[in-house]
Parts: sequence; C-alpha cells; structure tokens
Amino acid sequence: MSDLLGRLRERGWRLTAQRRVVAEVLDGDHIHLTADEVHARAAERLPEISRATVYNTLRELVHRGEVVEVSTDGRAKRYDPNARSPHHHLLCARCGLIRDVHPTGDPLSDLPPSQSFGFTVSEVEVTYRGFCPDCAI
Amino acid sequence: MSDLLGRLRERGWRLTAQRRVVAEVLDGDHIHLTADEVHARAAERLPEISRATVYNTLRELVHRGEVVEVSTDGRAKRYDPNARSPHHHLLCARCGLIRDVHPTGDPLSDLPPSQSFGFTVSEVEVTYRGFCPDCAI
DNA sequence: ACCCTACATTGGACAGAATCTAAGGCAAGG
DNA sequence: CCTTGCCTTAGATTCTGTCCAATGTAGGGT
Repeated sequence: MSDLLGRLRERGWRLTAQRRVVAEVLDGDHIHLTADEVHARAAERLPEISRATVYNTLRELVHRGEVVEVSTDGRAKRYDPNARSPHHHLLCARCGLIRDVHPTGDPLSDLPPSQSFGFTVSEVEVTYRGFCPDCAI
Repeated sequence: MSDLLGRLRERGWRLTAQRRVVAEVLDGDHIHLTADEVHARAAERLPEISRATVYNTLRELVHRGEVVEVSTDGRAKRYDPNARSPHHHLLCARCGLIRDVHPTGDPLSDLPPSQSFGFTVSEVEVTYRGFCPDCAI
C-alpha cells in the first residue's frame, strides 16, 4: 500500500482531493476501519467530503484489489489496506480487535474436488476467533 | 439438532408456540436461511408471528450454541442449524447460496504459536468464495 | 494558458437488516 | 387456578449502504 496513489494514477484513476484523503486515511494506521470511521477521519481533513464518496471510493479500491473488505460480525464491513500480502485474520470475540496473521499451508488445498460441488472457488477467507491478550484475563 | 426442543426445555427455556415453530423451520430443511426467510416460513404455520420474535429467537439459539450465524458480505445473516458437526462454508458471491463442506486437514494447525500473538483461539471459520454452478455460466 | 467533457462529488432520499420500546399475553411453578 | 415474570407484538428507530439528479472539476486537447 506504499505508493498507492502512484499505482492508481498509472491505471488512469482520476485523482481528486477526496480520493487522496481516503487513501491517506487507509494508509495511515494499519487498523481495519469501518466505512463510517474512514469517513469520520477523512472529514477531519476535508470537512465537506460526503459519505457517498467514501463508500464509492472504498468500493473502487476493493474492486481494484488495493483494499480487502472484511465482514466480521454482520455489522459494518471493515477495510483492510494490507491487500498486497495474502493473509488471514485473528478476531477478538469480545472487543472486535482484528490482527493480520500469515499462517502456513494453503487452505485451498484443503478443499478436495469432491467437496467443491461444482463451485468455481476463487478465494478463501480464514478467521480465527478467540480472545486477545487483554480480553482473555 | 434432533431433539432441540427437549434440550432447550431442560435448560429452562420457556417453550412457546412461536419458538417451537422457529425451531421446527430450522430443523426442517438443512438450508441456510436468512432471518426473514425463517420468518416467512414460520408465518405459514403461525401467521401472526412477528419479525422481532423470530430475530429474538434466532439470537437466543445462536447464544446457546444450537445454531451458527453466518455473516456473508453485508447481506442478511444466515442461520445454520448444523451446529453440532464442525464444517466450513462454500459461498456463492453472486446469489448468496451457502453450502456446507467438510474439508480435509485442520486449519487450526496452520496457525503456528509464533503467529497467535497471545490470542487464545477457540474456533476457526473458513469460507470459500466463488460462483455456484448456476451463477458461474 | 484556457476550455471541454467525461467523470467525480454532493446531500438527501431511499432501502434492507436488525434492534428497541411499551403495552398486553401467557407458560410454568406454586 | 393464580401469580409472576418472561415473551410477543407492532411499529418506530437505528444502522449500513446505495441511488439519484444536479453540480463541480481533473486532465487532456488546442
């Protein structure tokens, strides 16, 4: 996610102040923010930015593979700027904290053809649920 | 999920006509229904049942571990009555269909201690995304 | 440097999912 | 069969996310 803006411009992405701010918010902390959290942080720098724009921009970034959408608990989707290196998630069931992990092995190989029921599988998402050190007590 | 009602009564669950119908709907087909689909099917037998009651009952069942909540991308959550045998899910990205799969291998073993960051991991959720035979075209 | 035009943004309305509320209903134990 | 406290109801409300027509603007062409 380092030179996101440069990569996007090369691919003919129209660079606007709003998009720049959204990209910078995502690039800032490597936290997994919800769309409204992204909007709130973007609005600190660009107060007139609208929610629709943030949603549109996030959808664009997901579509271009620069950001991964993570839906944890059926509540708001969260956006993971660390899309370059494939990874999975460690989720705290109490406080909602998400951490990236890089497990060994390939989960796709754990799905034998006899179990794919004619699906054309393109991605696998693995979520480890438990308690983070602070919540385990 | 066979003697669900008996198990619940033993644990002091107040048995009402509405709850009985919801449990029976879930027990019927082993499909993964959304809350509103459960409500629609329950209403066929008990027309005056309210949406809130279905939601409440499903939440109760999830909380008691009798049903698993599957949250797909921002769509409605689906409820999986097959909570007794551990399994994973095949999800169609277009129509939302969910199928149970029983992959080989243990995903938990793919998470080395060096990657668990102090979390006490209790469960793993694996979702294979792709297109079902009807949507692949 | 300026103008065009296609594309982006806005903000409010809208839609779907789920939860909350207050009033009334009823299961289960005594 | 009475009481108590949990359950149910209908509708309002919250929360996410999308859509729309009107307006603004980035960046290429001249």
